[in-house]
Amino acid sequence: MARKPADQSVSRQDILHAAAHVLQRNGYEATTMKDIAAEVNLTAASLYHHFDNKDALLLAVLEAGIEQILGEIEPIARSSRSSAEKLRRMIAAHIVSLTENTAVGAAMVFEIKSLVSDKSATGNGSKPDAASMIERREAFVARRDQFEDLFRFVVREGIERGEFRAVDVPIFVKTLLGAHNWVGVWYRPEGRLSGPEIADMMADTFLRALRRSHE
Amino acid sequence: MARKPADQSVSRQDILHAAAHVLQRNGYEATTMKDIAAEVNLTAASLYHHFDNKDALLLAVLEAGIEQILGEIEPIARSSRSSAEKLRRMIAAHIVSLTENTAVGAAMVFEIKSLVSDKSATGNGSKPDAASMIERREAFVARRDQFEDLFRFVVREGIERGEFRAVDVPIFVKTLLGAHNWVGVWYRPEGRLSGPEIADMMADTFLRALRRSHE
DNA sequence: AAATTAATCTAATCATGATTAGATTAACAG
DNA sequence: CTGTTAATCTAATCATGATTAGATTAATTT
Repeated sequence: MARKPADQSVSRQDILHAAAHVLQRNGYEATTMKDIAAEVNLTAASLYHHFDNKDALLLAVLEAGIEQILGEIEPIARSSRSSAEKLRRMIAAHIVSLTENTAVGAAMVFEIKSLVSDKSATGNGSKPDAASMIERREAFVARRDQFEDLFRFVVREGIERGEFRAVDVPIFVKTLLGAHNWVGVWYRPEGRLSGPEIADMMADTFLRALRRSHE
Repeated sequence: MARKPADQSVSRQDILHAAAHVLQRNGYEATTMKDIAAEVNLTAASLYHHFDNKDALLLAVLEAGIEQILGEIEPIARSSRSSAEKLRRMIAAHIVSLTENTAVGAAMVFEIKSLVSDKSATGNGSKPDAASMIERREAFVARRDQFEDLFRFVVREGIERGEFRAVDVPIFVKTLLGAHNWVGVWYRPEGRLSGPEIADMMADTFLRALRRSHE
């Protein structure tokens, strides 16, 4: 314990935020330690004082992102409202998060591929934390799955309750989340519509798609 | 002109297909010339006999992808069917392309960012074809926009004709395309559903979302 | 004020991946 | 056959970006 964040001295959080921005802007592979460092006025080398390596840093961003959204979505999914109301709120929460928590959201989605794939493939007995890093990745993927499950749960529940028409739940949810994720790609704060407005429209679209035929 | 594709000798097309696969699997930045070369049993150096450089090669993949899909979608959009029928067919064509033409489709979507962004930014007076490469990128982006426009056109037309309820067209189309693009990420040939089946379901979802209130 | 630790920096070092240079081999033209 | 060009290869070369090593500076503690 030393030094007080008087004015200088970058915090772990500052770095995570910076990294999230760069990540959303450039994507996983194209994000360099230097880019991140620049956003907080540090040199790339200095980042290693805060994080073990690039993967650990970027994974931390994704973890923060997932946790943040799960924290918003889960309570809604478990609440006692109608399935329709829950779904509408979950959609709104996700989209608004995606547009506000810029970093977090966008990063979360598109970079999973880079993370999950190869690396430390077959014979890797080198680095000490290699194992923990693998565990963290798996944990992240698991959380990501949980997130998707919450939507599946609510849609399925709505069908069982007779609130929604019968749809192929997995596909419907993929459709829904694909649309959401894409928002992170095209959304611009200066754009014509605000996050909540976009969220409303998208919720309308999907809730109408779930309406029982008659009406 | 020399040598006949007796059995050996890789064609430009072979390379494009290979590149498309790798591209879809790893993403733009993570795709290496070596990866691509390996898929066609060549060395990375050999690829330069067929393409000027990595960007030119990958851009060629994206170009082929856009042209292929535009070629399918455009005739449908211009046909004289009902807007609903046109939209249904366009959705199906896009999704099936995305699942079959693997490479093409998936690549097309997620890698635009990597292509459009930075590079050859400010002062670049070096390479001879630097200019043409920039033009090609812009042309690609323009084609990508045309693609989106076709969907906007049909949705707008359907609203004007009274076939669809009034929706915010740009947002609705982003929603639609986001859902489509995402298919390229999760679809697996060995999966539970075929491309056409998925396409049907997604078309249902979006066409229902466009239904006029009463019915 | 001295010792200790945090937070940074600059200057290497390393690894990877793109691109180039210089053969080599084989099908083709004449 | 003999010269020419296509298609490849192997062995550099270069550039970039991650990571490490060795100071340096500034709070913190005692």
